[in-house]
Parts: sequence; structure tokens; C-alpha cells
Amino acid sequence: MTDALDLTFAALADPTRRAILAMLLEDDMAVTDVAQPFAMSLAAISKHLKVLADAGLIQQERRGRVTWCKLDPDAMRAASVWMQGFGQFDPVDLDVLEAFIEAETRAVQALEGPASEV
Amino acid sequence: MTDALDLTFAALADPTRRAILAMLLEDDMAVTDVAQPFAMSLAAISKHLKVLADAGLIQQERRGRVTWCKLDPDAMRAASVWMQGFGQFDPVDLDVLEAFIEAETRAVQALEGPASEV
DNA sequence: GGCATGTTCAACCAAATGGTTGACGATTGC
DNA sequence: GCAATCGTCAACCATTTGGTTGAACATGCC
Repeated sequence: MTDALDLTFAALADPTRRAILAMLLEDDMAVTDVAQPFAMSLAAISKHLKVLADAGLIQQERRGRVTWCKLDPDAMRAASVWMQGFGQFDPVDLDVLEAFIEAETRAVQALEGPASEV
Repeated sequence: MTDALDLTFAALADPTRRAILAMLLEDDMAVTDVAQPFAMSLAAISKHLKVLADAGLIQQERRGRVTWCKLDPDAMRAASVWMQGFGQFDPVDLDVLEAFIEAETRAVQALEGPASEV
């Protein structure tokens, strides 16, 4: 009886998967390229991508040898709609937003920095 | 290294916990009253409430024998803000929204119906 | 004091999760 | 044809999760 929101939120609960989504926000990517920044096996990333696909957060399309991954916004939007219901009693707290953005920026840098070696 | 979003999304991934949040949206409640509609032990609900509290989604305050539970909107707002970033490329799809609301309504009725016996 | 009520704790269990490694199946290029 | 590349599958493992039951702990009431 696992409903769509179960899958969506469970998929979003893992930092590796959130990082993958953030990467796909910039551009569609092949599985191997998605895996490149992470310190884990390709098989592990493949599993993460399956979780994201099962949740409807991404779509995978095979072209030749390469499986392309791209965002599919509907699932996230449905989850977002559910959450909006809880925000209605209070306007957005800009301090919370700012702190969050800062934290997330640091997290992404920590993830991408050591691997990409710019 | 589990960050706040991990806890928030993981807490939201369970339908029992989402139902609890929906109940608390209407009013603050004692633990026993939160547990009443659910077909599981009080201890199980107590654990769910701990997960929600650890995620910062609710606050619990003990007054005498009774522990009161109320929503704490900040964590959900932070998660919502994170998700907003993925919605920027496409306007809200009203069909998705409508389908979601209908599905959620049915889910809540299924949960509350058998127990409350209206 | 003593009993009932409200809630959590501890131990346990089955199932799910997140990772590994090694083998395998397709596809492409030489 | 053959080798290299891309990706998944299968088996395994440790940890976490979501539930149970029974005991314990606080508090309120008579």
C-alpha cells in the first residue's frame, strides 16, 4: 500500500540522491557521468537511480549503450503541493531560507570539491 | 553526517507520520489522542512522534501527565524551499495537483473511517 | 498511600535499505 | 570477430526501520 508520496519522500531522504537530482537540474546525464563525483560503486549509483526512477523523480532513456537520466518534475511537484498545505499558517521565514541555502551550498561544494579537483 | 533534510524527508516518507501531521494541522493533540485513529500500539505511535520531533517537524511539550504535540513549521519549510528549486522550470500542473488532492483525500478517509465509525 | 492514567523504555523480530563484489548482457569501434 | 565500454543483476552483508509485548516511570485522583 505504498503510495506515491511514500516513494517520493523516501527517495529524497538520501543525500546522494538529492545531490544527483541537483546535478540533473543543470543537465541531463549518462549513468556513468552521474556516478563520477561519488565515492561509491557504479552499481550503487545505478540502484540510487532506480529508486529515483521508481519514485518518478527522474526518467531514464536508453540510447545505444548509454542510459540518459533526466529530471521528471511531476513527482516532486506533487510532494511540494502536499507540503504547501503546512505552510499556509505562516509566511516564509527568510532567515530559515537563507540559512538553508547557505548550508546546501556548502554541502554541494563538499560533495563536488574533492572529486572534481578544480 | 545525516543532515536536517535527511531527517525531514525520511520522517515524511511514512504515511502514518504524514497522517499525524495532517491531524496536528487541525489542532494540537495529546499522544494518546494522536494514537486513537490508528490500528497500532501506543508505543509505535510514540516512536513515530519521536521521529517527527527529531526531524523538527513537531514539538512535544509535557504538561503534567500529558505530552502535547504541535506542528513546528520550520523543518517542513526548509524542505519545501529545497524542493522549490526544482519547480522553477515549469509552472504548476493543475491536473497533477487535482489528482493528488483527490488521492490524499481518499487516503485520509481510509485511515480515519474504520476507526471513528461515524 | 494506593490505584488508574499517560507515556516511554527495552528487548525482540521481520523486512527494507545502502553498500559491496563478481558475473553477465548489449552495444560500439577497430 | 574481438575487445572495450556502459549498465544492470545476483548474492551477500551490516544497519536501520517499523512493529510487537511487557515492564517501568510519572503524575493525578480518591
